[in-house]
Amino acid sequence: MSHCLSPIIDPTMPIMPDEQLSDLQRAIATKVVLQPLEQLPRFVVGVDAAYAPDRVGGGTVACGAAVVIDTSSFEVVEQATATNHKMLDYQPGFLAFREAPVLLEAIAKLRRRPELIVCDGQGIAHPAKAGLACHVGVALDVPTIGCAKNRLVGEHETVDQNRGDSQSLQLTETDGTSTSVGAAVRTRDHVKCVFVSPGHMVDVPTSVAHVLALAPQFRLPETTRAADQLCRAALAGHEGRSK
DNA sequence: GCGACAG
DNA sequence: ATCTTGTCGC
Repeated sequence: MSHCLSPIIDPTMPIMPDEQLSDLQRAIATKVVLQPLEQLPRFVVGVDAAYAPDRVGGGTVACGAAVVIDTSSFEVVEQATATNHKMLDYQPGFLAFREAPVLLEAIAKLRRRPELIVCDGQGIAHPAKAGLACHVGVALDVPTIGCAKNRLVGEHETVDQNRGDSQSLQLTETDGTSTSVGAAVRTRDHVKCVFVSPGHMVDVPTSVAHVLALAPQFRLPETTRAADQLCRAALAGHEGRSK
């Protein structure tokens, strides 16, 4: 019954040591493909998750949402949700193991096959270059972009205050060399930047361009906003009961 | 020992 | 992420 659709990790599996999880992330990073995605697809998927205490089990309930946005109108044309109860605790650098399973389940319920997925978190702007967006992209072999509200790793120069301004996120490797893993992007004048990085089958420049196109009015992409709204509503619907 | 630290 | 009211501003 509770089969997990995630080829990455089963949320019900026994606790795995951080070292082993890091190995998995390095393996995923190996599969990430960085290449331009010149055209923004007409339909873009947004995913996000919300959490709440589980009144019955005493643990935590996670609700994941996947929405399909028509970029010609920014309307939601399709949506799906999924929930699970046993997930790992949040640890910086390991978000994907907690969040990806329920997101993949929600995505699997969509009728259409995603052409591009925008995730609420990092892509390769990650200690092992395998953030949430990479996990999702590699698992489905679909282009993904990570658009996070906060920085995890990497440094950047001061970003000018107008929409469209950006600075590359530079990550210093263990060998001392520096690599661009993403960008701090201003999607609204005088408003805090978002942190954009490729998840899979996109590159930094096209990721930035697409996030800007998807966030014409607010700080966050419409995909993220719609998914956030949906998973919160769905979570509320799952409250007061369990199983 | 003291910070930093996606959601 | 989640806990939480009012409040300043367009």
